[in-house]
Amino acid sequence: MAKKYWLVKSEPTAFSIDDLAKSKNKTTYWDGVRNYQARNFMRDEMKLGDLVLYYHSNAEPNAVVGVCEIVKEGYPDFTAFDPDDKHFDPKSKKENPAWIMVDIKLIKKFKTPVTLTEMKSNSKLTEMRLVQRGNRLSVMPVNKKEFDEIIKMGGISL
DNA sequence: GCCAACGTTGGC
DNA sequence: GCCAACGTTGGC
Repeated sequence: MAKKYWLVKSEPTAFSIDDLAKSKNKTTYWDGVRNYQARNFMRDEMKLGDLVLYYHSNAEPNAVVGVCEIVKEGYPDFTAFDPDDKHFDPKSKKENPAWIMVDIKLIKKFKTPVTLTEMKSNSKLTEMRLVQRGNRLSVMPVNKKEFDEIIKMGGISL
């Protein structure tokens, strides 16, 4: 099975790439996704070893800031079961979980963040959902060409 | 802080 | 099943 490529968004005030870097094993569970399309990607298509671009939204600047790897495939998002958690969803039952998460591990931070502006002005990246208007998907697929281009812009190699 | 775009909800 | 109203996302 060929490796796939993804992009996930996070608001750095909620959980930044530096928070991830400080986490145990540089790994975290990607909880709180409450969108069906994004959930389906995590449940059905994300596989161990897939690579993930880490994007800061609502940030200064908005940018891809690093690369992660899937280290655990889709499993129930337990924060949906906890009434005290801000991601609580009473519709999600333990015997039939509505929401799914994966674990991601930081591989490398970019040497230079790749800003949204730069991606918008790169003719190789015009097809990316991220640069299209009105896009609100927090987990989205990226093709290999786009992935490689962004890695290059970020000044790292894997 | 504003507002456009989008997803979800609920009345019919 | 339609669609208006509402809440949220996210760029600017």
